[in-house]
Amino acid sequence: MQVDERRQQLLELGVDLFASHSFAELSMAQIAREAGISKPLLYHYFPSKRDYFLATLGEGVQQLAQRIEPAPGAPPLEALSHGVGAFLEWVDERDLAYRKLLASAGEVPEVKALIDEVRDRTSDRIVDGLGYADDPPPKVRAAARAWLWFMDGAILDWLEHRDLSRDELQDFLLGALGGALVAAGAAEALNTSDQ
Amino acid sequence: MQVDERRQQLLELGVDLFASHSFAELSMAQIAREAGISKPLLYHYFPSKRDYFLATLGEGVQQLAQRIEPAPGAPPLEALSHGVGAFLEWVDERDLAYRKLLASAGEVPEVKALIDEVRDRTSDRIVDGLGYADDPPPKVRAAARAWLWFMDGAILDWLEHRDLSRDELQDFLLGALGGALVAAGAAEALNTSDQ
DNA sequence: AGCCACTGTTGACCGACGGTTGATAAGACT
DNA sequence: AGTCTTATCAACCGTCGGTCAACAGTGGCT
Repeated sequence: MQVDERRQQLLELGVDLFASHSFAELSMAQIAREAGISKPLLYHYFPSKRDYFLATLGEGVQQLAQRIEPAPGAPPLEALSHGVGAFLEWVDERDLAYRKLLASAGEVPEVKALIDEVRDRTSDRIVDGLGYADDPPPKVRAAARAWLWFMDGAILDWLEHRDLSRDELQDFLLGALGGALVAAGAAEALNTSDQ
Repeated sequence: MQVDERRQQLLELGVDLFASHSFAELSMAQIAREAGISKPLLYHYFPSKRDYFLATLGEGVQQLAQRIEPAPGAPPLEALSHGVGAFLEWVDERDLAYRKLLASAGEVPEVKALIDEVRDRTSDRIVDGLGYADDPPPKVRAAARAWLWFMDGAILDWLEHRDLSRDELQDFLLGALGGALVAAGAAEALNTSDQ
């Protein structure tokens, strides 16, 4: 079998397997058996188990990072709203993959790094959008940062119950951010930066 | 050496080791070497690595559960405020241990179960305190649930920067909960249940 | 004294894991 | 025909969590 073909087959198999089993639950020997090949051949295509796992995530995650990127020059609130919307859309489509992603953050350092990076970039963007170029007040920084956790919590709750529409959830999330910023004493910045 | 003595020594060693190394980073052989005993003897005192790990957590975690328990009959807002305060105090004392605990949730199912249980109980208590006996509106349930995530995020940010006093953080957290509940449309319940 | 039962202790082992090595067979190019 | 590349694998390595069979010391019983 040709390289690209084989690699593609292994990736698709991995997407399936990791969608229903956690990282630790699957051994490379099992995966190879499932693919009908030997373990060294699997290692011939992917240098390590983590690399293989990340490759199976890779496509979807890259797509996510791209989708939540705001249009350049968009006003802050609009950019944020767009990002949240795109994020919810992505999660809505992938559900199980999203939960697996969050769960695997503890066992695969690269996943944790990836999530941390997205959180960092997004919270920086929020703080910047409020007009604090650098050195935001500690509470504002904490509010932006913690709200991203809030979002993950709310999304997990949503996936579990599915009793809100996506639009309702989006409005609720943005409202909660507003509430957190008010609690952080950034109400003025909110008003002046909204358009 | 006597049983209780040896067991106690191993527990104390475990508390130290797991405070600075994650669950996966430590092998039972290493731990035994550190304790100056053989691996089978370690297994003589603890039936498995997870049991050993949980035993080292046990003390601290039990203490936490006890501390955040509100006084029976206390008004909801006061009970919550007390719980948050006690929680922050506990985290403040343990810092690194708290972070290791959150990180180990991904690798040790029991830890995840433990955290989930605390979150469930606390969010239920919040919802009850607002006067929704059962069947709260989805947004209110989501707000309570997600706010607990918010709290973990804010605490991690706090531990990283340490540029807020514990009281400021506590007020900020409670304020953010209020903001989230407003965003959830529970403003009325807030006013009527506050005393 | 001799014996037994118990208990704290361990060297040596097991199966499974992630990962590597050395060799084989089949094309493709010269 | 001969050489080089490449897809492929049996057999191996070190380490892991966990187990087994046996040893040595101690206290009570006869």
